[in-house]
Amino acid sequence: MTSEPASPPSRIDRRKERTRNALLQAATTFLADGHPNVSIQQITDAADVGFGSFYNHFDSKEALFEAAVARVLETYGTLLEDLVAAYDDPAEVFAVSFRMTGRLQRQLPEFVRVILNEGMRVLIHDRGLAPRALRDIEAGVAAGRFDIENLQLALMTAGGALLGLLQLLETEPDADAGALSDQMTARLLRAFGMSKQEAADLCSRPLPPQPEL
Amino acid sequence: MTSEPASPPSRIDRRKERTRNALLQAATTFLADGHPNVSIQQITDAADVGFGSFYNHFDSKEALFEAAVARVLETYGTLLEDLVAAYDDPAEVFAVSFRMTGRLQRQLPEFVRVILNEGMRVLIHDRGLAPRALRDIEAGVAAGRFDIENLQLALMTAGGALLGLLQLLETEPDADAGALSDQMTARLLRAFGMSKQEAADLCSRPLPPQPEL
DNA sequence: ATTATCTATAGATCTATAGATAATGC
DNA sequence: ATTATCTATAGATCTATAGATAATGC
Repeated sequence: MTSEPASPPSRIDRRKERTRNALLQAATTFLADGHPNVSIQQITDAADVGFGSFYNHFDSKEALFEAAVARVLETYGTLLEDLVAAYDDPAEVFAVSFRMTGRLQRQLPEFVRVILNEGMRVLIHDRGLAPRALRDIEAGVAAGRFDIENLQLALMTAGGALLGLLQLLETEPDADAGALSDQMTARLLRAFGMSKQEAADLCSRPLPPQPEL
Repeated sequence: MTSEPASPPSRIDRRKERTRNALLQAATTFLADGHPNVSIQQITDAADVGFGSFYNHFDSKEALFEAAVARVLETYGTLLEDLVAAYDDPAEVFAVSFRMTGRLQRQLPEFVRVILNEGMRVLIHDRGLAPRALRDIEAGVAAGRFDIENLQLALMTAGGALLGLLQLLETEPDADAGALSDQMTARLLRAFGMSKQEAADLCSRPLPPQPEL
């Protein structure tokens, strides 16, 4: 699948990468702030990059924004994946993912704002959160931990509620992100058929440490 | 609060209203299709209205789009409000609102697409769905029907899941909207502390007829 | 010598307004 | 006579590209 025999990136490759990253970062900031209508000129200014360089990296503003969203989703998704890699019980994988997603909002508020501006589309995006969440729910059903008849519906329930949690945390910067995340996770586990007690137990287990960024 | 002693709308007033509505309708269609970047020219063309007339009604494209979203939210909100006016039990008001919102997607798919493109913002918008949902949940708690510690969190759970349901129905045009709406409603009632049996009962009660549009 | 970046600009597009036209009121 | 609508356009803005410059490779 990889294109070339992977000669180590040259200085010139690294410079190219820096420019590309500066453009992606500028686009991410504009997306997070809800300004997807800025001109290419404003983007290159914010990235401190010559205007013409833009076209060395992207065909259009839309292509840049799409890449920026994909990068955010992929980053968030793999971060979560690493956090839960060590857990065995699928229900706990689901619970830890959910509890940590809310907590990560405090570490990556800009990424979360991009996700919120992307809205419901993230739930049908083939990168990032949706496919991983679907896989986790599926495993929970297979292990007999969740009582679910329609996987897609369960995904939309959990995913929609998760976005709601992120919106709440964004709106209330002083709220206790951990407590709110745990409360909502427990509610969802009950929606998926667990008892109040069982859900509360699962949501008071120790969590992995916050990841380094 | 009303501005004038309300002389009956003249023919000229009605013409003005028609133009304004044509602009709002065109904007709604573009918003539903996910094209908020069209030019004013394209909007007036779609509305079959002279370009200059735009400025008789709105100061900018943003003002038009804002008004279009507000109209969609207000329409959807009052429609639901009328549907549940006759119910006494707050839990049933919540359940019927939720079950009918999903069903309404099949009647008003364009409005729902506007809502989906608006994304999480509808949950913090002071018109439309959010304040009514909050009021219904509050009443359910006051009546001892819901076991909820944080109203805002419950609103975000229900509202987020509702948007997820609408997204699923939009993505799957052939799915059974009624069945999916009822299933998700039952899950949320369980998340709010009801037993599986109690939730299922509440979600199999008769519904009001689909509203005329 | 090669390649990415930068500057400058032509041409397209878009907004806001001025002035003409058409519809309504009296 | 009044008022909303329409047409036409000036000026601003934006995109895409051409050509010059700077950085790196050999």
